[in-house]
Amino acid sequence: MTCKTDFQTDRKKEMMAVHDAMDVLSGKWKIYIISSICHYNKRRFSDILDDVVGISNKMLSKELKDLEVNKLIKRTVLDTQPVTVQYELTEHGLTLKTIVNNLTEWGMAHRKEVIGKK
Amino acid sequence: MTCKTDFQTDRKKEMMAVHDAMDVLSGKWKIYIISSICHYNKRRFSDILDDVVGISNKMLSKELKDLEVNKLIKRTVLDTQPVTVQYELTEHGLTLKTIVNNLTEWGMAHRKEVIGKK
DNA sequence: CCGGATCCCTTGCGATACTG
DNA sequence: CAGTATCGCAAGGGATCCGG
Repeated sequence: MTCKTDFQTDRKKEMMAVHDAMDVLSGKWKIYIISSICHYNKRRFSDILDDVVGISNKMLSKELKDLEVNKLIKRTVLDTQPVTVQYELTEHGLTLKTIVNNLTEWGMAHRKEVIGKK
Repeated sequence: MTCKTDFQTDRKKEMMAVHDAMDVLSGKWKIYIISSICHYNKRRFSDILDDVVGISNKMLSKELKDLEVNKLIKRTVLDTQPVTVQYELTEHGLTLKTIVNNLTEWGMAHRKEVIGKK
């Protein structure tokens, strides 16, 4: 196996990894939902609906399911009347905190650097 | 001004920052393009076209323009025959390296944690 | 309260062909 | 080589209503 092949194999793996990450975070709402839950630790459906300004219940429902499938959040049905549902980040989901923080910082820098000067 | 108001103002700013960041990175191709240029330091249009498997020249052209408007890359027309164009990250664009690296790492962890077990 | 089902519209993106 | 122009589709997402 040549050096070049190794090199390109590595790049391919990197690309796949980035793709996996973006897959989880893409869409119009995912990050805001994560951010909301992350910030409050535990959060109910209707509360997230309030936090994430503009999202519809349909989308929230769908995105939450996505995140659950990816084992980033845990869904707990509370036995109240009427039913309430709590969402919280899993241990794996908590690792996203770094990413979100980085994005936040970078976004602020970017605003200073570029957007502010428009 | 109450404590609660400050608190929510801060969250709003955070949300805006994340949004700014995602705005730059969103879309099907941006990250791969950045990754390609970043990796090779300087890269020509047709080379990026090869790196980013599956992208069409139309999309590449459009995304590059986006990135240029956001001052993340610098476009240089070389006086050759026929014309070639080189792209490279600006200083500001280079700050994305951290983000991309984090995403890559996280993606690999995520694959181990979740995708691999599907 | 939670969230699924339906309808509809907008946007992103692909394919292809064309120009300097 | 480095783009631009046009067409068209399919996915993403909004509004609303319904059911457990």
